[in-house]
Amino acid sequence: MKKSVKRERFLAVVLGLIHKKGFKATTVRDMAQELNCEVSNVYNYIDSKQSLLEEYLFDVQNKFLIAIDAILDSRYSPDEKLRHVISSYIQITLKHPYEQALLVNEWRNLEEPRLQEFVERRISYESKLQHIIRNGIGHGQFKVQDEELTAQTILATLRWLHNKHLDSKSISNPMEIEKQLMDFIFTGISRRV
Amino acid sequence: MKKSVKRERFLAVVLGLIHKKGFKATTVRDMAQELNCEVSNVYNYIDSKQSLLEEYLFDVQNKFLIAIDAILDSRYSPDEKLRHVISSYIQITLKHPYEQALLVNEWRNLEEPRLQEFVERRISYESKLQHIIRNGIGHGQFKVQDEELTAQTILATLRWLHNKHLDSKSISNPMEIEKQLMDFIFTGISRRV
DNA sequence: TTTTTACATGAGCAAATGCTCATGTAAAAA
DNA sequence: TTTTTACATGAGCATTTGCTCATGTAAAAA
Repeated sequence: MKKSVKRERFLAVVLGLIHKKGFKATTVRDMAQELNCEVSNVYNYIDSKQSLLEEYLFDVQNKFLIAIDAILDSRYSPDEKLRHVISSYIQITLKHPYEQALLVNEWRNLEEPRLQEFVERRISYESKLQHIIRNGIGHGQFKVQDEELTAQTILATLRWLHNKHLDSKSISNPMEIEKQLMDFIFTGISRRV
Repeated sequence: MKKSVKRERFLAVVLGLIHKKGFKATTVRDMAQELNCEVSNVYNYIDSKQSLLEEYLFDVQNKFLIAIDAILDSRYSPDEKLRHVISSYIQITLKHPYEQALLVNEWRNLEEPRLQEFVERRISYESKLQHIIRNGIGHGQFKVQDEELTAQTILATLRWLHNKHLDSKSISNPMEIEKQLMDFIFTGISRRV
């Protein structure tokens, strides 16, 4: 749909509502109330509640896919590739925290056939990450054994980040967050003895 | 509410439904259909849809709180305490994957005042974990700086586990999973040089 | 045997929910 | 200036949803 200042404000308000209450629990009447307008006016901004979800979900997902594809195409070592993937993940999350929250929390509310499409694309992303890890193991850079478990664990480590930016008011330094998460993933929490 | 064989089956079916579609999206009619019975019969098993959610959520949350309290009371070192917390987390998750999925995905659907109560108890759990980490830093066992970020990251690392048990059919060895996650959290993925 | 308990049905209500339509106005584009 | 576009209203319709009630039956407890 088209863009404008008012539409931007509308979308910001709605994203906030959905993040707080959940997609299903956020009714069109809730949106109208938050915007101080009538229900019917909401439909000047969206085609349907479902399409709103779809647009956002595939939009953010695309950002992640584009990022990992570019990195996969590069000639960095697996270790460096992984660092770039993590970095891009954090950048996208901190730049679009509400959209990322939507991605993590609300994808189940997609309807077929878009749901299947979404899951396939997510699996595609995960496979690419696993590929990097497998190469890293081959190069002797990573000491892990199970690349699937490792990929899932790394993603889980990153997936909560949007909350940091949203729930707490502590707007921390993105560079500092990136460094700490990178340290955690690569060397853990134990002091070396 | 009372227990029985039939009720056990009922709850299992409903938990599966909610895990697949989400709490809000799972209607009482969905439950009835899955059970091949009439809608009204569902209310022989539950008082209301809300109370079902509440009971499960506080029930699982309690398991986690009881576990961390026992560990906090012990005289293990911070490093060992943290290992026990992680271990207990994994045990509970693998023993009750559906309930854990509910805890992670559906707590937003609680209504006040139970929602606030739930969040307070979760914060209590997180604070206890932070306390262990702070002590570990003091003892020179952990090299991290920010105990809040570290606590959140560790929890995130564990929070996805229920999917491993539910979505994929690969029923892996719990001991092996625990070892790999423990390694990840304490020493990361990089091979030491 | 009687009585209580657990499980089951079907009709149906009140509220909530997503969405449409006909209509109107203020601002921007032509 | 005219016309199109973006934003707004209010009435209201068709479904969906959570839940109740009156009633019934099979099994377990008394």
